[in-house]
Amino acid sequence: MSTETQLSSRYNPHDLEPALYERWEKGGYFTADPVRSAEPYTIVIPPPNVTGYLHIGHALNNTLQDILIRWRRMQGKDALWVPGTDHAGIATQHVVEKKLWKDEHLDRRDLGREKFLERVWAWRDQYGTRIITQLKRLGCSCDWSRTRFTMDAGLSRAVLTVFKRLFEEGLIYRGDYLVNWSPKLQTALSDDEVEYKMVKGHLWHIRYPMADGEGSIIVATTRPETMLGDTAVAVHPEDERYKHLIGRQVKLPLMHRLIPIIADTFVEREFGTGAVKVTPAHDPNDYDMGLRHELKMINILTPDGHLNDNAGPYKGLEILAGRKKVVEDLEAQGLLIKVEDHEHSVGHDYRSGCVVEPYLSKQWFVKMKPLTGPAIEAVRSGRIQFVPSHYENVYYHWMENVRDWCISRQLWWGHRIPIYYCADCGHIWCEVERAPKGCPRCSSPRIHQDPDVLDTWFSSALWPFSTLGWPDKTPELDKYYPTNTLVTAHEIIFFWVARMIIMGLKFMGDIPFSKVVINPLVMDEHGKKMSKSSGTAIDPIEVIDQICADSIRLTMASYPTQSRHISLSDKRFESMRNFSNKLWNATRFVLMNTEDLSAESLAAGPDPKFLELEDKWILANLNRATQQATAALEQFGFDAYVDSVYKLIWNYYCDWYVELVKDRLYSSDPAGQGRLTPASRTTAQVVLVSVLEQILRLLHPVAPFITEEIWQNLKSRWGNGNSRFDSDVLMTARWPEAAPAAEGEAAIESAMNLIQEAIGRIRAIRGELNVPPGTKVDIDIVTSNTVRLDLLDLQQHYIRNLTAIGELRFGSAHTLAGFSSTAVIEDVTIHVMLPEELRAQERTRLDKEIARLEKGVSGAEKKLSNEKFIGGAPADVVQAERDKLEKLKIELAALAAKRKGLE
RNA sequence: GGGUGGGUAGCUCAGUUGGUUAGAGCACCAGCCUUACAAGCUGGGGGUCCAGGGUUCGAGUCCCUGCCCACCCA
Repeated sequence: MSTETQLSSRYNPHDLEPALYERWEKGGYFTADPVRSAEPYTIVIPPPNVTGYLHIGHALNNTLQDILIRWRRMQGKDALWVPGTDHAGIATQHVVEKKLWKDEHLDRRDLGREKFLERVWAWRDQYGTRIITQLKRLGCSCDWSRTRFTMDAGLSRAVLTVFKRLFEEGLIYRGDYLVNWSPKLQTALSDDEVEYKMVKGHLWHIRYPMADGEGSIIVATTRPETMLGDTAVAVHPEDERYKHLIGRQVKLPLMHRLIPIIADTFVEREFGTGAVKVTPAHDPNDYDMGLRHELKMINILTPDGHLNDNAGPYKGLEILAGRKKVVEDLEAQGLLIKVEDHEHSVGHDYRSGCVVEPYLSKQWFVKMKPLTGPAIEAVRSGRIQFVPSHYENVYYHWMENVRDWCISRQLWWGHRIPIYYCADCGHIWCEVERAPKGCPRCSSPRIHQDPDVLDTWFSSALWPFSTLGWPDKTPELDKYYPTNTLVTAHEIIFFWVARMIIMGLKFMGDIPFSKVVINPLVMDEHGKKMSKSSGTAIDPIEVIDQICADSIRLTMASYPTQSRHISLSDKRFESMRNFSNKLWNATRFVLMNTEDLSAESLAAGPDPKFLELEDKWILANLNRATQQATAALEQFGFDAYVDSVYKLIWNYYCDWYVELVKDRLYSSDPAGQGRLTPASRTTAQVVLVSVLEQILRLLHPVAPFITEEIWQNLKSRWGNGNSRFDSDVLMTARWPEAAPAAEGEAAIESAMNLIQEAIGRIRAIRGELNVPPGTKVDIDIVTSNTVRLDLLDLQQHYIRNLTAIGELRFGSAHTLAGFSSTAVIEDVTIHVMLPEELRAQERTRLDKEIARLEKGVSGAEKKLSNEKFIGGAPADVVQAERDKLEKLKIELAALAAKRKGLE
């Protein structure tokens, strides 16, 4: 929009956005400077998965971060938003393996570890920047010069340094553990990678004969094949049915092994038969019972999900085939008592979708208990605050019930565990500097490194300090750590937020951030999870293409951020696009009507002598919106922030202010009177432009593109010699500070309210009685209140200009003759003179009004006749109720009298 | 099974320590191409605030019980 003659009547953002972004980026405005003395404000991005593409959750999360960063930057802070991606071990390896198979029909093992990793890096170099590019489309003002990747050299050094220290302190250990095993991916999964789904299955009742041949006990199970690994049967210690059997032995069918009947309170008496088989190596609850009762743990599975040697005759069968055979054999032996339908929850690998098997294997762990104390304290003491605060309970709950963290992943892509094993003396040690040549204990050259890599979250946990240069002491680390705010989704409070707090306290000796803002989950418009398969997923890039980046940002930010999830409807994008268009057109109006406004006049500001009521009113509202927007942002109330600026622009500036100044703008007669003088016109122009300029600043953090575009246009016209335009770009202009409410503001507000109310009543009468818009009507405004009479009389141009008026009279008595429709605002009565044939319609309209008022009167009277109310309620509440009743009574009397005259 | 959040207009949601006649956007109805904007303007209809109890002068708001929904954990 270089000159106003080229302005389109519709906002057309598509060419503007990339150009503006390039200008910001080239100008270096995103770059933080540790040398600057300005106070820092820092956010580290939740690193998106390097294989990922921008989804709607990212759009929300990053919009909120960008609002905070842009706002603080405008406040003069040295704002740093650290961007980057994580290497997403399983996801990335999976993607590259799939591609390798599709393109070359090769398995990763065909290539070997080194060659395969070269391929992954090549893939990452080619595709890993996609999501970064998409963040730029969204307008994110990250400091791209500090982009990090969890696998880059610096961050890898941080990972090894942390590993070594934890290992040396005995906080990393290797243990047998029942892990969630994905037979398909052949790796252990963290608890968080397991998705529980309700599955329709069966409950098999199986008879286990007593070892001494006297009777039997019946157990119920959902996974009969695991009986091959049973090492006990458990009953509740107080279960009268089984009490006498505790301590005796049963003969495990098919395997012919003797196993004990044990007592454990874990057993639910009501479930199944009240007796459960115990398979410690293949069920987490059984595992715990196994530990409690020192039971044998028999693994019956191979890593790829087949039955192994311990399954005897069933060896080699795949799990489900094994189940079928076991059930058949039990039935053949008459040991299968019954089969019931049963729905139960089954863990699935959230990536491959396969059923997760609890599986006993050697893994590396981080001991969590010793680390949680300071992390809990950091939140309890308030040094770290969650927003909304109720998420703190979620955090405590997890921290207090924390389990050790399995950090091994059976993958090639990731930080390889720096542990070595000696084949000769069995020594196990950690080495991070360089690959060792031999065993430090026995000097044997027969050593090998652990083949596994670390969980990706291990490196993400270090993100707030590793990205700033740790373990080196850098100026960045010194200035920007602890960071200020973390914005993320609640589902990763455990595996990311909590671990960052732990690691930050452990290795930096300080919290990683002081505020954790939890943004809601984005659901579809009916509150269900979005999914590609059901077609409910919204692609933010598509929205940007079709609508624009500002609108998607406005939409995301306008949802209530304190709720748990938001139901996103694409209608909202449209309404925000309309809003952008509204602002655009308001600008067109301003530019069209200020062509003769000089830079000097604007720089000088409005002349107080010529400020009209509407000027004072919009300035007061601008100030209030500034105060509200700032307060909202301080409390992370993004929706309240957007709402206050939205209302300022649309409902105050466009709906009223622009309409009210039109007469002044349009008057060009040098000999004009009153408000229609050249000086008044200039004043209106100055206010019009200055308010718009401040609106742009207020809106910039959420809608950076359109505001920058318009602001540049204002700057090019009026920038000379005006300190308001000192900054090269809006994004580094100063955030406005609200002034204390000016004296007389309440009077201005109430005068304007009366006028707006009067205009509204006249419009409503015309609308309800279907008076054609072009028809001019005579109006008689009557009141005995001289203050109001003077005000209305003096400011009658507002009413004249905003409604189609013939004759307009003011006085203490109704002087116009003929039929009229009547509205009452307290002691002011407005008569709208109309043709006689509308009499019936007016009666109906009045009846409705009277009924409304009567309801109010009786309500207020009831309250005021209650002595307990008079005595119990605060005096101001009682007075307000009296005032209300008074007002309603006056209005009601006036309308009732009028109604009577219409009979 | 445990935990957390929620149930307010047809839809999505606001509603500040309890205090005017419960609001907004979208949708709907009626009328307008009024020289910034039809992606607009003006007016209108629409709610037993999930149910039941309690506290209180006063409850959408606080407490209890129940029902329903969502998410997290097991």
